Amino acid sequence: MVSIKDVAKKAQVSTATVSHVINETRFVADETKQKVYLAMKDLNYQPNRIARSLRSRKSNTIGLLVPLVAEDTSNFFFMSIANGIEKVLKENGYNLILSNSNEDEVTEKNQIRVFNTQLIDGLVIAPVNGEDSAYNKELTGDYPVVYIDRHPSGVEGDIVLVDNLRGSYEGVRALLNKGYERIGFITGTLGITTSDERLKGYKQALKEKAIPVRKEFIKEGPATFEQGYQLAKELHEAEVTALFVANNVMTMGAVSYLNEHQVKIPEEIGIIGYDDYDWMKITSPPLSVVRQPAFEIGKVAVEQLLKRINGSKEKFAEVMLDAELVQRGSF
Amino acid sequence: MVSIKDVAKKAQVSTATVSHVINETRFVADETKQKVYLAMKDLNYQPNRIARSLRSRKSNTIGLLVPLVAEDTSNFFFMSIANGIEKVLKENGYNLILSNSNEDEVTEKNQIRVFNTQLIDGLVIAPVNGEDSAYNKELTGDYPVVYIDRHPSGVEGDIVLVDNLRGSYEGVRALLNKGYERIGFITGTLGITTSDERLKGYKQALKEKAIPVRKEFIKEGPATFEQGYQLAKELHEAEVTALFVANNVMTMGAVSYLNEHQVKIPEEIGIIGYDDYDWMKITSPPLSVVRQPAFEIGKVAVEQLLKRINGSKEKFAEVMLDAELVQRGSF
DNA sequence: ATGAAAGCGCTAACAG
DNA sequence: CTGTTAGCGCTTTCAT
Repeated sequence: MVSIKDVAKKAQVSTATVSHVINETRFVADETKQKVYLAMKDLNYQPNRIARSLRSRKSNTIGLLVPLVAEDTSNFFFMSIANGIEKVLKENGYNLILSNSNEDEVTEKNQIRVFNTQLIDGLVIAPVNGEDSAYNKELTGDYPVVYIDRHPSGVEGDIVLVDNLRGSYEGVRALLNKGYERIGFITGTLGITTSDERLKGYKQALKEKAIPVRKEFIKEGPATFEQGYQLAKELHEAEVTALFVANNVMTMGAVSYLNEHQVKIPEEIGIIGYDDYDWMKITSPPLSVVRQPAFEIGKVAVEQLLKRINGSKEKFAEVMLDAELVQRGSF
Repeated sequence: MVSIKDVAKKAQVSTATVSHVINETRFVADETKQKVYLAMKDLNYQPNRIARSLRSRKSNTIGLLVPLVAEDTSNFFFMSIANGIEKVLKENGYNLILSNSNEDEVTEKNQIRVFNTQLIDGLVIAPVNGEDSAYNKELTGDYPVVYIDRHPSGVEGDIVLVDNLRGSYEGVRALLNKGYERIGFITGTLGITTSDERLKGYKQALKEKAIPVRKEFIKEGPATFEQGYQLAKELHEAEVTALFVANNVMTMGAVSYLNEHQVKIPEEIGIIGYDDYDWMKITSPPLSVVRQPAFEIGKVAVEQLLKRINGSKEKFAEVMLDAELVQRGSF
């Protein structure tokens, strides 16, 4: 391994000068610079980022902790976020350490501990769906943190969210405007902020039109394909005329049920799903959905994080991004 | 920041002893150990991995370089791979640095250079689809490398692939066995190994049944939704009775065309796509596909990589994983 | 305009 | 069974 010393020797300058040439951190005469560049090239010198990090206490690396579940379509959402993050990071010369909490609180805690020993300059975390995940305890404050997608109760910090309430509100309102009144609502387990807010949006839209919220039209269960299927069945049997499904996995389950039982969309039942993927275009009819700006979440989150890393002391920001209703032909 | 020195002082031992307690790297008397543990706890000591890496020349971190394209469904494939990698890595106390080449040779080269300064213990790379990406030049050999998914020509190294030839061969054969004979083939740009091999499989299956390969039934283009749509149109007009689509993005485009023009599947045209996602279940009829074991690729690749990191000197291995035909109702 | 040298926190060779 | 100490490769203060 060729080190800064070798370069210094070859260029007949001090290591300090080499370092300053590399980092452009103080004036170096042009002639000297050229000697250094030449030496670096000749020796094929690569600065050692580890040594740099140790000395400067800066790693130019940020961590991302997301809750992926094996083989789950919702991963796509977080991966788009990761994509947005990676892009901004690259533009700024940062690296990304990706880590997975498996939607499990214990794993999440462990991963945070790993990050604590890791010298990351900052962390973006999509918190696990849990009650009292004690972020304040584990996150030791050595690095700034930006939360995304979910708002764990009692946590203070920068946070980037999607306006879930508004998303489902707009969706349900669109159904209402088309004349649907018996609207079923399928959601993943309640008690987590995203689900709760989407339910609120549903209720609010109904209330505005003075349509009573009927408990039997609201179906909750674990966010799985099978549950989506099952709950769509129940709601269909309860003779709803439209369906709003508050997450992508259950959307697929619901559509699967409707297809299998040849319930005509939108003639017999209208439907709006959640999250927009290419394949929504190829169901028949193409599915209308509430689209979340995943890539944008990542982008905004990491921009905020970089601000903090660069010393911003502004008070915590909560950014709320808009969800968007994508109209296709399913209602 | 509390360092090993502080712990040593508090526990009244040397830093060497503390280090050895932490790493269990030489015998330490029980009593001494307890003192050290206590001190660590009291001070809330976290070993500094950067310092450790600098000294031991080992980072316990591996890099992953994948070619993601913004908003592209094929990302899902690589993300499943990343998932598999992350899982094995976590079990072994390793971290993952994720990096994206954007399917672009220049970016890829840059990212490799970043990795070269980074002290990673190993690299998993899904090479960009390119002609002469000079891996041998950039990859300086400081760390082991495992290639996945694609086999860049002229590259020697450990590599984990899916049997593309066999995948499409089995698919096309299944179509032939059902009696289809005018089978169209839609592929992304040829000249990259995955596409070429899948085409070979198609031809081989036809040959075996003594059905002439008709050039006008083979359609090639950039792997986009729109191209899939367009090429499906052309083949439909050429009156093929079945369609084999050799990647997931074009599969969606093709299905989209068929849906829009109300071409009945499988009555008017049979179809097999590539890659298996949940949403294949909710097209009507559910789509039959060739399934690639993405998670498995990641797992196998990183297992091989860890072997190398631990000093294996066996000759380069080429692992070929099986693709699997998933029968649903589309032919 | 440049150099000398200390030291980041840790590991490991050597010594006892 | 444990301690001393050199140094990994770099940045940065102090000096000139």
